[in-house]
Amino acid sequence: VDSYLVLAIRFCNIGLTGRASDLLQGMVKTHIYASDSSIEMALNSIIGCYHSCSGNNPVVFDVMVDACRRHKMLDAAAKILSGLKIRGVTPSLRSYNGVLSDLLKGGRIKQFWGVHKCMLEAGLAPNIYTYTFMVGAYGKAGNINEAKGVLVEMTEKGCAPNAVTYNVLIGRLCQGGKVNEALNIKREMGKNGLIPDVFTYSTLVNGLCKEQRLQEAKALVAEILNVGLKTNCVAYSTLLDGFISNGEIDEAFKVRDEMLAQGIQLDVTGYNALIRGLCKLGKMEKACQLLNEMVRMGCEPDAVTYGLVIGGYLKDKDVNGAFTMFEKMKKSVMPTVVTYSLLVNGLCHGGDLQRADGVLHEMVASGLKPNVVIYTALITGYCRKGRIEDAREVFKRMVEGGITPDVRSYNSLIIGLCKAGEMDNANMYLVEMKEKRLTPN
RNA sequence: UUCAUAGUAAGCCAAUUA
Repeated sequence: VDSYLVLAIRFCNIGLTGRASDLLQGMVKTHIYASDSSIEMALNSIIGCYHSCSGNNPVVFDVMVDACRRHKMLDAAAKILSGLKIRGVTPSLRSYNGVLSDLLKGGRIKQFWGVHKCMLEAGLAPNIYTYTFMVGAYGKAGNINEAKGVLVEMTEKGCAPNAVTYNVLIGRLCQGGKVNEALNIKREMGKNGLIPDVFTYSTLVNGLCKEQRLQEAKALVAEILNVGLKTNCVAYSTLLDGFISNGEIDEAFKVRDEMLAQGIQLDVTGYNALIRGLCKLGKMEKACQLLNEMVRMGCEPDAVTYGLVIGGYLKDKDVNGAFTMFEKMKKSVMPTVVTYSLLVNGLCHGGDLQRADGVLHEMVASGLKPNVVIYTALITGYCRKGRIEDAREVFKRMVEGGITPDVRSYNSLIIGLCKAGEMDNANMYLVEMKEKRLTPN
């Protein structure tokens, strides 16, 4: 560890931060674990080496934090920040913000506030990024009033919110079903001299669509042009998807025509939304035509595109169609866990558990790790066939593989056990899930 | 070296009465 650090510190001293970054990423990967002791050791080393080699570029501390982030070791990053604070070293505000961003994205709100507190204690003043993250953190936890309070607080501190800050608030409101309030916030933006941008509009269009308020959503998409903003394919495909979700496929295609008329090409997500609509209606030839069209137009299908078509075939119980598409997919796109779980689930529904298991093996062989969804699909499949022992076996394998069963996994197994008359075992799992603090539904 | 906002695919489906 010392050798890595000495080199990294010297690289930073002479401005070669890129080299330092490569080194520390390697070091974090091989020598830092979640354990407190390995982190304490690294902290003591970095401070010691910094002094002993006359470190003069504190950027090396940022680089260290960044290295943890790149390896998704957020616990380590947080511990390093607090460990450095105790030792009187303060990484940059950006460094703190980066960790806050990752924690927020991961939904780790409690840790988010821990790092935030640490940052204040280190004497760093929040900037507009920090405040925007705070809005997001409160909003994600459903604390809308606190989120709004952040806007007031930052204004008082002389850091006026910008459109992004407002957009985050609007997004959280929409997510909590408070679309009307979100629309009010958009008006408030205007009063505060901020112009709603395409992000503001798309967020609101999405919120309205999710509430099935499609006419209002459509009007808002039109408003983008009316107020003189440059519209884009996100705004249109959000609306397009809204109509698809609502079963109005003709309206969806009208949105596509409108966007083409505006000179905006469909992107992958737009095509995917249309393909989803066609698959939903079982119009598989049309879906395939659209897939071919997108290739012709130079828009590369992705794993989602193929997943939609595969799912469409499976819904029609056309297993051969699904696998033909799967083979075609593999020529250009890497299947994901979702692709495999579509197949496993489809095969389970058709009762072909042997093949389902084979698909799971293929997935593992390709280097993907099974997740809770795919295991649960398999458990359900075995239960439906009355093969309860096999279902329990899969459940066990999942736990041993380090995957935590969720409420749905327990439901599958418990329902299977109940149907097989094994009430004692069903009860045992019910007790177990409560012990694991999962709330039965 | 490092910081923020928008759109698309996967798993459980029980209980009452008839």
